[in-house]
Amino acid sequence: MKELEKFKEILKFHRLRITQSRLAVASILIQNRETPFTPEEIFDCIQRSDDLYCDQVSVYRTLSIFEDLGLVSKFLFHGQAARYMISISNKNTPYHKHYFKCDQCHWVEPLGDCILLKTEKRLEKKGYRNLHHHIEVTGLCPRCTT
Amino acid sequence: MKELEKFKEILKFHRLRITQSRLAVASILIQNRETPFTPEEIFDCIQRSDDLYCDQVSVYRTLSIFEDLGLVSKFLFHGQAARYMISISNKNTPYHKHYFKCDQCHWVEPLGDCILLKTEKRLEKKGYRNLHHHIEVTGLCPRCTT
DNA sequence: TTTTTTATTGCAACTAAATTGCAATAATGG
DNA sequence: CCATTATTGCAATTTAGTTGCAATAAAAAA
Repeated sequence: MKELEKFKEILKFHRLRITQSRLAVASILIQNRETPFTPEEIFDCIQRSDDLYCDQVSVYRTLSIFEDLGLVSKFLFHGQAARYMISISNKNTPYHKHYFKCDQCHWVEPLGDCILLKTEKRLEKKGYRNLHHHIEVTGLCPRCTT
Repeated sequence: MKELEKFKEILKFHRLRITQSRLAVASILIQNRETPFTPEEIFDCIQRSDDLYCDQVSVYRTLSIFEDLGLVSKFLFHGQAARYMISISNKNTPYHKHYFKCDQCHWVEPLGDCILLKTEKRLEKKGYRNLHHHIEVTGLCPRCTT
């Protein structure tokens, strides 16, 4: 499993330890690269699994570290718990930054290249720095439309 | 004050009562149309004011109603409380949908026309419905860059 | 203007999401 | 294999927001 190696490599590079908890969270995220999961959902997956273990608090702490390392992206969907998704690509499924998310079936669809790149370039020219952004498009997908 | 009349008019139209609480929240939002405020900040402003009064819970309930009526927009800034901002224009300051927000000084800058319109049109053609979106750009503004 | 109706409020209690402090534990370098 | 120290697990806490319900006040009716 090439992606788990990537997680290990980056942890090592930053002199962070490769622990049960971190491997557990990483493998759940890798197994579900199409759907953004809440910390609780990740925790539930780990509990249901026989060979993974991680405390709920450590799920939060691990996700926060993975986010700092750029390994996962954090999504804020209106009034819900934050959701996390792996942000490194494998050859079959390239990494997308923005998604549409169906309110009903939770289906997630990549929105293609980032539409904000031009806007950010413009701001950087004006002296803005450390730019981050988050785009959220929600609604009903064709299958859920009555 | 023309904008407060707009609030009253729309409340009346929906057969909602014009109350102290709603007028208080509305006037704070009108006085601060350039900065998105959290419910708590709005509550603090009201408490500091001599002639306004509203319970903290009613601030939440009022903001939720105003959002349903399209009078305010809700912003989710990474890991913080939600922020609300008036979403009706007056002649001097036209209404913008998306903003840059400085992490340090909380300065807010409109980002011009919505860059997502094209994307949403494309999705609607494919059968997606009830589309909503939220864009958040954060960083350091030129004045806060060392 | 007064009375009646009922939407709205204020309070307290509650829930959900996430964070923190700290002693116990386990991963890594030597 | 041991020593060091990052990380964990647990309980307690914080923060943001919600809910139930009796009291209140806005608006309609008389």
